[in-house]
Amino acid sequence: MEDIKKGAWSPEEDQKLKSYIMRYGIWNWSHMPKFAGLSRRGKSCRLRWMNYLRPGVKRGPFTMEEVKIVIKAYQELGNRWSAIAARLPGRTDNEIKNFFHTHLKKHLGVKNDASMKRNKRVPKKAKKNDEMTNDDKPSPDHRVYDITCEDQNQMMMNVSMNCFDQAIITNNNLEINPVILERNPETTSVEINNLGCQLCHFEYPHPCTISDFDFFHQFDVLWDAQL
DNA sequence: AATCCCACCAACCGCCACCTC
DNA sequence: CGAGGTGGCGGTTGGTGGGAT
Repeated sequence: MEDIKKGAWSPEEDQKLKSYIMRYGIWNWSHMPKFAGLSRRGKSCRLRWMNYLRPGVKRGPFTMEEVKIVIKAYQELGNRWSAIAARLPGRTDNEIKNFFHTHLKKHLGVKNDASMKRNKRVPKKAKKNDEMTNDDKPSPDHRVYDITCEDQNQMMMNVSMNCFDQAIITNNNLEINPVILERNPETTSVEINNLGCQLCHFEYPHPCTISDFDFFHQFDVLWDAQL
């Protein structure tokens, strides 16, 4: 039985892998570790290279711009992390996935649902519309809420929802874009009413709680709400 | 100071599409 | 066409560090 090492990579292992790939390139992940002098599985080497050692990999906190791109891409693509990563040069699918699960998931109404089916990879041959299964279609299990921006200048919104009476969001120095709450662009609309108020209609996949909206806290959000 | 709790994230696992023979 | 191998992907786990008690 081969002694395969697991767990965190040492600087020596990193150096071995990096030097080997720089010199010989990537030819076969499953055979490469032996030639590179590593007691690792090929998959482990690939992951380490793709996520950390590969030139151009970007580290550090996500910028607000990157966050917006992730949210928008998630709304369009779902949990296709590699496709989302393609929109963020330097960021890896694993990093985006981790960031999403730790920072964004609850704000976008994504539940930890054991019944949630694994999101199958999209074959290179695109699906036709009439080939869509029920799994591809929007879930009927959602709630509909309306957000009304009462005063665009003061960036104050009156959020009326069936899970609490009223919430007031204030923002003094940054733009608030209610579209950021969009769950599904096809079911979301933004319009200006006859009083000049901005109306954002969106669909959320489950009954909301205050915590679903604390994403706004980074905009100095004040809540005045009754749960 | 010690312990507990929780968020974060690197890395592993298993599934599946694609490729080659 | 089917079987087997490989690589890519998403879900999940487990170690770690920092804050709370």
